[in-house]
Amino acid sequence: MKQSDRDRAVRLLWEPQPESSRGPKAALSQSRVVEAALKVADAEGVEAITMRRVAETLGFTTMSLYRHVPGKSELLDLMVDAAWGETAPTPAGPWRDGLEHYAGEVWRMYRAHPWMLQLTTSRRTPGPRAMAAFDRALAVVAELGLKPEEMVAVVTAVGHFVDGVGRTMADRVKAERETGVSEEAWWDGQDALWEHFTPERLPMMTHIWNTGGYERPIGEFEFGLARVLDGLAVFIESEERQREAQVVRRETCL
Amino acid sequence: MKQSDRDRAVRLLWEPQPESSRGPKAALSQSRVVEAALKVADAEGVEAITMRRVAETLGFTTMSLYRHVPGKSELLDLMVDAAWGETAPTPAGPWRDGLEHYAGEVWRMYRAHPWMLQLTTSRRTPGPRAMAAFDRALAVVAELGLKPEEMVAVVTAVGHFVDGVGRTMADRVKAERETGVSEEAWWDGQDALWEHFTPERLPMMTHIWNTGGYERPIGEFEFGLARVLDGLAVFIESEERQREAQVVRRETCL
DNA sequence: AAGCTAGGTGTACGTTGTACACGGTTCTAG
DNA sequence: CTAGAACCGTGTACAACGTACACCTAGCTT
Repeated sequence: MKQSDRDRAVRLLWEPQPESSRGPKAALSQSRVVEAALKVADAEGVEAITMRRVAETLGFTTMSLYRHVPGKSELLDLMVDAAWGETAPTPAGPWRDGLEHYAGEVWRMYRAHPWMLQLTTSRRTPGPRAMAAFDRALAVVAELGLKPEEMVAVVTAVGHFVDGVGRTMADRVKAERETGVSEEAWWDGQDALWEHFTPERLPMMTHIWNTGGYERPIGEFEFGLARVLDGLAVFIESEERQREAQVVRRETCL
Repeated sequence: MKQSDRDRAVRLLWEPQPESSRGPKAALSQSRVVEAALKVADAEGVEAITMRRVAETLGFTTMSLYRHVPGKSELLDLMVDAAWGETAPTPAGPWRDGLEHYAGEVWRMYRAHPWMLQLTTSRRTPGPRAMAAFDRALAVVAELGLKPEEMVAVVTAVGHFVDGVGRTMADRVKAERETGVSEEAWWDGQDALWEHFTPERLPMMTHIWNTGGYERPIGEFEFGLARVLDGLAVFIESEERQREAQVVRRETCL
């Protein structure tokens, strides 16, 4: 990626485009392209996001999209930021409620747009709406006397967990869409696989299976999030840290 | 995917192939193909795993690979299980040490093979080595009197966190490889982006930036893992659960 | 010795993102 | 009021991908 490409991507996301007045009136627009791409992605997954496919749903030719979007990569940038724009801003309040709300919103977003988790995120130009969401999550832990780098660490820890659960959820959704077979039905059909799940090879898994552990699965998101927040509480509310916090609060003049 | 394809994939992973004696001697072998593919993926990322590219590094034609591997999807299955085979088995001992060891091994694996995190995992046929690793992690929490489904939830919570951190790490590695620019240098070059990071728009982030929070980042893996384990400790060692555990232990006769 | 089996090769097809050239439309400068 | 610049949408073309298929040949089995 060249410097010029970067700057273009930044302008695309952060600056409202001036809407040129010359030339013929545009039958298409950037927002319509992004909207159409979102619809395609939600319904059919990442691999359905092809320039041809998006153009087709809009009733235009493939190349017409390039008049409104520099390329596919930038289209993805715009889609991602549009999705973040749908999340409700984290309200002020106790840190635990705030982080729970933040995690819940991200989780809701991932469930609505599982394709997001199949995209590479690094070096993707961050958009204003995604940044705003992150900023608001940081605000939730602002008053606890944490060091600046600790605030970042706390919020990203929650983010990483949600990303992790989200990814396995996204994979599941994708698989169900592609095969038309529910997760449960699929595993039921794996007879050839089950034969190899012997107590000698996988003692714990067979034991858990036999005692019905897989028949009452625990909500992965809720359970894991509660643990993560418990862990953060230990850190945030530790007496030692609370004492240090006095100093930090004075030094950083928050 | 058809049933026959599934069964074939299962046999491929779980049953040693019989090595036919008819026909010309094979100059190539499945393990050599997998090995070569791993080397390519480690060095150049997922998108470099093309049948042509792998064949080329072996000095054979593209189509020769299909004599040893049914297709690309199955090749990926084999690569993933090979990577899991490199992890050290979680030893017996206190649950916290065990889970920490498990997380550490998975983390090491992801760092050595970041391409794993770019692959869709669901409906990918699980291999014996991956399952063995998971089974051993379960064994670590076997003696705590947890309900079977709780054991699964505890281990997957750790797994989800590692997946989450791993993903952002993998993205970073991928970006650095592709652009030849380090993460730090890349952000430094984002002047066009920084201009938009104003205190009105992103109050917390600019504050953290100004107080040097981004200059001393906290190890995301270590910090987050410690919090997750703290949270699990709260759950595992809660008095209420300890009392129930007596009953569970009696019922399941573990 | 005959024949089946399996390994490696070469060609070919449909899909992908997008570069490039082209023609038509509409605002703006003179 | 008119020339021309700017911009929109289209069509063609190309390289890279996975892999189906037909082919020749080597070597074990009968």
